[in-house]
Amino acid sequence: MDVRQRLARNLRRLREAKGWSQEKFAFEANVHRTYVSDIERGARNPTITVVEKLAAPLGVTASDLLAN
Amino acid sequence: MDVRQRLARNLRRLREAKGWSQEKFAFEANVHRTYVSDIERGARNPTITVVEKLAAPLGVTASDLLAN
DNA sequence: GTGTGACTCTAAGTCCGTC
DNA sequence: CGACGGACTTAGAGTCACA
Repeated sequence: MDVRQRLARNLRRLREAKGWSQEKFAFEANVHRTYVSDIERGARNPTITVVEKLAAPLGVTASDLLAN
Repeated sequence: MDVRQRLARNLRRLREAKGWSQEKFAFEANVHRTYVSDIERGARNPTITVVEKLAAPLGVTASDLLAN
């Protein structure tokens, strides 16, 4: 499986585990609302610094988000 | 420590463990020689697909390269 | 063999909406 | 609440000559 798909699935799983909407999560991660939507659909190819921004509010590492 | 620095150090460590020059490694990973140089100095902010390209010839995952 | 500045071109990333 | 489109600005992708 592709990295983008792995990130997409991990992100959605962890976000939902927190009970957060995409909007709420986007706010917590300091990224745009639509960007979260795009990433969870595997439609984007984010930079590693963005992955780190996404990882922070979830309490995991950038490495964790790409894992599996 | 910053993700870019973690990638930089992991990449350099793993590449040298293979006994490869940046040039040799760049060829194996299908990226430009100078791009490898930039990443190992933490001077670039690559996308996750690039990280995956770098991981392949080292026999590790994209997640591994960002780890630690 | 590696570092660095500069360059072009494409995509990252933001923001406006609507369905 | 989330998918998706269009438009926009900035930064990454990819390359080169030269140190």
